[in-house]
Formats: sequence, C-alpha cells, structure tokens
Amino acid sequence: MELQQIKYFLALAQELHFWNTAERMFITQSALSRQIKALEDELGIQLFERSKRSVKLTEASVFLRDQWLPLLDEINRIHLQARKIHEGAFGTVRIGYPGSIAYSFMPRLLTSISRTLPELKVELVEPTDISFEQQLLDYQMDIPFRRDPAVNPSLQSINLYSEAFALVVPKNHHLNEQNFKGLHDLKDEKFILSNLVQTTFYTSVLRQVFEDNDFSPNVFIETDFGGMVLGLVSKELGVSILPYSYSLSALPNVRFITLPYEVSLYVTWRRGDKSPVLRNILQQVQDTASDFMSESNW
Amino acid sequence: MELQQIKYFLALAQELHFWNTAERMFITQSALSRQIKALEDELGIQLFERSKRSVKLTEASVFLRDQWLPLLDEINRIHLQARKIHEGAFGTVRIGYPGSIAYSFMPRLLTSISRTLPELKVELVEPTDISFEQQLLDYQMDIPFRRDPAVNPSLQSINLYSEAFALVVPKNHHLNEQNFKGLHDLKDEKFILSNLVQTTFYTSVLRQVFEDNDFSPNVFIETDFGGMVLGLVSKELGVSILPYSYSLSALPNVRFITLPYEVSLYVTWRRGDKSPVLRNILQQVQDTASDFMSESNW
DNA sequence: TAGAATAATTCCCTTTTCGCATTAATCAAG
DNA sequence: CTTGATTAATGCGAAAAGGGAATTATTCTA
Repeated sequence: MELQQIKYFLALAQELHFWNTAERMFITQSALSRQIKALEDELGIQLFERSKRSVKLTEASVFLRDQWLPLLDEINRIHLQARKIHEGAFGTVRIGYPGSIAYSFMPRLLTSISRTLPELKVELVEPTDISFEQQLLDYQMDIPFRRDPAVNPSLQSINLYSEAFALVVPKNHHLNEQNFKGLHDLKDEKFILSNLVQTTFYTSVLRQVFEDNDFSPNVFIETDFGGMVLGLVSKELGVSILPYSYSLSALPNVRFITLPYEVSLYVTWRRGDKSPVLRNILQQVQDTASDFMSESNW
Repeated sequence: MELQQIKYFLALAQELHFWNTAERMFITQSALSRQIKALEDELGIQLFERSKRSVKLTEASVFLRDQWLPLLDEINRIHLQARKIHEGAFGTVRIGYPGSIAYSFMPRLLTSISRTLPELKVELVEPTDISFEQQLLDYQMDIPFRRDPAVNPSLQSINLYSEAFALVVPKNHHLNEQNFKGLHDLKDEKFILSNLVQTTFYTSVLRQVFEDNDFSPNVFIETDFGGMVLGLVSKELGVSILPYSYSLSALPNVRFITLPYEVSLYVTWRRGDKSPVLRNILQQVQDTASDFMSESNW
C-alpha cells in the first residue's frame, strides 16, 4: 500500500469514473485500473462495485475515503511543519542576557527575530546562580549573551560589540564633555547605580572605575533598571554611569560624558550545535549587532 | 514520498545504522541509502547527519519520527477496521419485527448475532405508521421481519418458516389435543388476546379464526406481550391463541392445542443490496430459522 | 440491432528499484 | 604514523514495477 495508490483511490472515489480520474491523475485508464486492483488485492477489500456503466463505492471504501482523506492532509501538514523546523523558522530558543542590555540591544534583537521568524518561540532565561556555561551545556539555555567569552572549549563565543561607559548627568550639570577631567570631581555627588556587590562582570568594571579614582560612590538610589536611572538623572536626583548605548534612549534632559572604560558583549553557543534555529538566530544576532553599532557613532 | 520510504526512515531513525537497518528491512545498504536520500530530496529536509562513523537525527527528523510513527499505526488501524466492514463484522443494521416474534424468534436471532458478530450494532426499529416497504427503501430500516412477503419488485423476501396457531389453555382445562373438536366450544370462555383491531397480518389471521367459527371472543384482557399472556393463562385467568412456538417457553401450567391456521415469517431486504453486513445477517437469520424449526417438532 | 460508453486485459516499453561490488572517509590499534 | 576495520556513498547491470496504446467484453441507449 503506497500513498500514490491512496491518492488514486481518493480521486476515483470522488469522480467515480475511471477515464476522468485517470486523466486527472495524469495516467491512462489502464494504469489506474491496475493500481486500484492492486490496492484491493493488498487490502483484501473490494473498494468499488464496477459495472460496465457505473462505478460505486462500497461500505468499506466509503469508510476508507473518509479516513484517508484527512490523513493525507495530516501528512502534508507534517511535511510543512518539518520544513519549517529544517529552515530554523520554527522551534524554541532560550536566550540568556545580562540586565545591562535589557533596554538597549535585547529589544532590538527580539524585534528583529519576531519580524523575521514569527513562528519561533523565544524563552528569556533569567540569570540564576547556576553558571551560564553549565546551563548551556545542560541544554537549559541555547544562547547566552555575556560580558565575557566562554572558557570551556566545547563552547564558542564571538564578540558582538564593545562600547564605552559614560557618566550620565542632568543637562544643567556643571560638567560636560569639554570640562570633564576625571571622576574624582564627583566624590560628593549623589549616585544612582545598580547594586555594586553583584558578581557580574558588568558591575566588576563599575567597581574598578571607582577603585581607580580612589573613592566609594555615595549611592543615593540603587536600581538595575537603566530606564529608571535615566529618568531619575533627568529629574536631577543624581548622576550615574551607564553604557553609552543608553544615550540612544533620547531622553532630553540628560548628558552623556564618555569614560575611558569599556564593556564588550559576547554571544556564546555550543560548539558544533547544528540546530537550524541556532543558525538563524546567530545570523539575526550579528545583523542586529552590526546595525546597532553603525547607528551609534561611538 | 511513499509509505515504504517512511517505514525505512522510521527503522533507520531507530537503529541509526544503515547496515543493521537495511538487514532489518530486507534490502541492501545501498538501496536504503538511496531511498533515504530520495526522501530527503523530495522533502527538502536533511533527515540524518551522517559521518562515516555515525548517523544522527536532526531536529526536523526527530519531529518527523514522532509524527509519522503514530500515523503509520493509524493507517494500520484504518485498514483493520475497513476489513471488518468489508467482512460485515462491523457496522449497523436496523431490524424491524412484529410483536409476535419478540419473545420467540428474535431473542434467538439476537443471541446468535451478538455471539457471531460481536462488533455489529443492531438497532431494533419499532413499527410506525409508515409502511415498512417505504422505510426499507428510504434506508430507515435494513431487514424487516413480516408476516407476508414484500410486493415492491425492488425488494426481495424469503419465507423463513411457518407455524401453526395454538389454543392455549391452563393444564386443568377440560379441553386437550384429544377431545378438542373446534373453537366454537369456547364461545363463553374468557380470552386474553392482543388488540384485534390492529391492521397487521397476524391479527387479521386471528380475526379470521373467530369469523370462521361464527363468534366474537369475549376478550377479558388485552395485551401484545406473549409472555404476559402465557403467565395469565397459567394462572387460569383465561385462554388465548398464540403461535405454537410459544410452547417452547416451557411454562409448566399451560397446554397448547394446535389449530388448523398458520402464519409464516418472511424476511425482506432491498434487492441488490450488496452490504456485507446484510449478507452476514441474512446468513444468521437463515441459520437461526432452521435451528428454530428443527428444534420444534411441528 | 447497431452504436456508444466504459472498465478490464494484453502486450510492450520506460522508469524505478535493487543488489553487488567498489570507493572513500573515519576511527582505532599497534 | 601506519594499517586495518568500519561504514556510508556510488557506479553498474539486472530485475521489477509502472505506465501507455490498443483490444476486448459488457452494458446501456437509440
């Protein structure tokens, strides 16, 4: 029993006429006649009551028609779905990311993914105390974004972009790109920062900034939410240090002053992972990253 | 895409080894290799990651395996079911019957059917005012049992058996097979009968009995339920006339006296009805009827 | 009664599939 | 590093299946 025979059967069950059906199936009447007979023999079921003048369905063939027709649709549906998986347009990808890109790079990436691969399900994995490398190797995560590359040799990373940190002050602040000499001028300013005791690479750079300038910042408000930081700075409640990319948020009342510190963003995946979804997502990531860099003129 | 290819794929997806799979499918490794390749080409999907040392499933092929496997089972199930329909072992048959056989022939027939064709659904069609021939032609009924054969030429009937009517009296009644001369002796007896004004052939014979004997029976109790009639006669509440086959019910306190009147039982069907269920049921009907006749010694 | 319609059958050719042998690539062991 | 074992792909000829044209046989219609 082959699918082609079933297709012939269904066509004949609809037309109830060997010649017309044969024509429709692009074969001759004799070929059709023999295929149907072969199917009947194999199934051990009479499918049609033929006379020289008419072709009728039997009870069994009415049943088979009603059962097989949706089955062929199903096979088709499965094929299409499998193609989508093959093309990486369907499936699930779990993305891990640091808080510092939650309002800059990530929204861009997610927009790009949802436009290009609308049937792809994206799960955003919140940071846990399990190392991201372990999560990746355990298939609990597929592509983490990190501030440093993976060490494990069975993982592979690329640097997406680097960007400077910037001092963020209100527009009416006495410091600007021209008169800015160093952070030590800000010893007595109120700072709005994320929690510096976090163990992320991002905060370790921040801590380094203050160590290099020999003072501990007077942290007035503590928040990881970059958008919130900007809002508070624009309301003149303090100053902050953020990746320069936040300047794209275009809040009117803040000024960004570039600092001589940089952070990079790396994307990591399992080396040799052939997943079509991964292939597509990495493409999207790199496209988005290069757009992101070219739009900013750092 | 043919079912055989899918079967090859599923076997390979399980074994993940071309040689072993080829052996299991009774073909050579080369044939298998090319069939898989042909399937991949047609689907436009890579199904296996091959190296010279290993064969691995891809994401798409894992999906196809999981989808196709139950589908093949389904195809098998459909085939088996269709065979049952072809063999007349599965389906529905609507049987119409007169009240007079409800407690003699019908139980036997239904027992026989449920034993021989357990998956067959039997619907018992109650008599309505629509003519049985019409119901039959309208496919509201498949095989009616009647006391007379069909007239319509597109229907076909056969006589299953004929049986005598019998006078039914309590054991202590003064009449018996020897001293019984005629019904006119029963002018003043109380009768337990079905409603004589019904238009069935069965009751028309009953009416004829009394016409021939020039009296109207004194109907004390009226019921169509033969078992009830027998019970009442055995309790000496009256006498009755029933088909002789009721004597098989073996109620101890009743005596059957054969009368010179007969009724036949006919079964009718649509001429040229090729339904496998009908074929089987008619076989059962005739077997049951001949058993029924040989067990009684009328 | 002749002719039209139509499914089955026959004969023959083309295409597909298969098996055998070989090739090429990879891995393991010495 | 070399050799041998393993194993999927490939080339080629043979076998099988599928398909086409013509014919046959039957049934219905005019």
